[in-house]
Amino acid sequence: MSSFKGPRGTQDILPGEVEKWQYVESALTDLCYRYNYKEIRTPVFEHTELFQRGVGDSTDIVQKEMYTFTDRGDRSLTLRPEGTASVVRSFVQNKIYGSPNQPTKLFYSGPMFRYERPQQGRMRQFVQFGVEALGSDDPAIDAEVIALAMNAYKELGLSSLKLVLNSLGDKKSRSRHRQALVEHFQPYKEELCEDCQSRLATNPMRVLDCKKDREHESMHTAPSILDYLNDESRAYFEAVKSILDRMGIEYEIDPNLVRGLDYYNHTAFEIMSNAKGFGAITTLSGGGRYNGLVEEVGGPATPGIGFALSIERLLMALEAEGITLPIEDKLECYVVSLGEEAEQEAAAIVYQLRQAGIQVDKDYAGKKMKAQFKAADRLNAHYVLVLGEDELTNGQINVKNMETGEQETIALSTIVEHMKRELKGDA
RNA sequence: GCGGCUAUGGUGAAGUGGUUAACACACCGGAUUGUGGCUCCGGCAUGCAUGGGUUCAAAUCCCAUUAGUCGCCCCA
Repeated sequence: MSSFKGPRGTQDILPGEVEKWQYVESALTDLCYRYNYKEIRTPVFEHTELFQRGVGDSTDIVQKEMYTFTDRGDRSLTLRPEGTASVVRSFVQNKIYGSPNQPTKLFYSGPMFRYERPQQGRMRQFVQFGVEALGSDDPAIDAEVIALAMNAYKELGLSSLKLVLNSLGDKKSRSRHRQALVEHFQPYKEELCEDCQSRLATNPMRVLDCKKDREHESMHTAPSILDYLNDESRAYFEAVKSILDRMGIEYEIDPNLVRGLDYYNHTAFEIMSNAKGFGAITTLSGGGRYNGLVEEVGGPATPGIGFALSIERLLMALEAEGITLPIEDKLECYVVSLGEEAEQEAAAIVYQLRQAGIQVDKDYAGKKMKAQFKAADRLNAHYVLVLGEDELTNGQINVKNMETGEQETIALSTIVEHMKRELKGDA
């Protein structure tokens, strides 16, 4: 009989670790409300077609990374590999575009699923936190989304960050550029590495940031997307940059920045960590504009922009920078009892204290008094209440402050009020 | 999906063919019949990821599988 292991690429987040998640998630939620984004919750699975149409049929995600299954009603469903498609679907289905408050500013957080070879910072089930702003093509909203993303990391204390920015232009600029790249590299095809040869057919822009062929002469003369932007796209990109400048947010332009999902156009960005120990994975989050996606999903022409970050990688980045989150692990009160009679009474006292809003625990392992104190110590208990046969007979209970070691005897009937008073000033 | 490395208790980690698998931390018990953080003593591996194989003999060698990790691919 062999025991079970969780499926490959999944992880359990245990007590001790989960507090970090809670802290980060709540910090991100607060931040979103500050930027006036509201939470939306969508299902973890959708019709497969939504992702094929939204994310793009030719992308790696759709081609080889989706958890797709047929349900008992013979529908093809897929565990969501990303969040934007679902949010856009919901935006259309619930006709949120008809709401008087536009643009629609939403955030979400939850597990995503991608069938990939697991690695540190790359799980098959991972948690993405993301933001979407639908219904505005004001460059200021692009800047807002980017600002929110940077703000999230800075707020948690990260400093080794790099914001990389690019414009992919509109669909026409993009396809003209693609065409130019293929024509440019075709004559050198045989001299490029194997990967690049296949990239030339699937995603020619990727050839530009190949590590092996970086020094090849054709790289220096390759056409840049920025030269293929039409006037409108160029002006838009300039406006986004100008707003970021005014905000004092530093960025780096990388004309080779490509995003792996088909729906992106115009503004594209990634935030990376420069911290040491990050190995191959340096991207903390990514996002961009996706004008046209809403139509693709069956809604009215609506521009949109968003980004998503991985909580796993955020936590990794915090660790890499040696940042410890202010998480306190404490117990307000622990009740020690001696003897059967006292233990029963202790159980009742614990219940009363809890009803009064006090955090309390007791022993359930039949431990000796010394061991109960040890447990209380380990749990970081501020107060220990001691109830033995003597106290029980006298209608009293001892209250010990574990930090000062001081102890006083209190009437059993007033213990709840006494503890409420004791703990009131506690930070 | 491809390639490299790894896999011993709750944790870290010795052992690299030969009878009972070091050591440390943690945990449990005792010294101390009702009071924690120190000290001392004692206890603590369904037997070395799983399944095969080689051998008189395997945690130690071989193969497969599974998992982790690193790189590629790609991405959050």
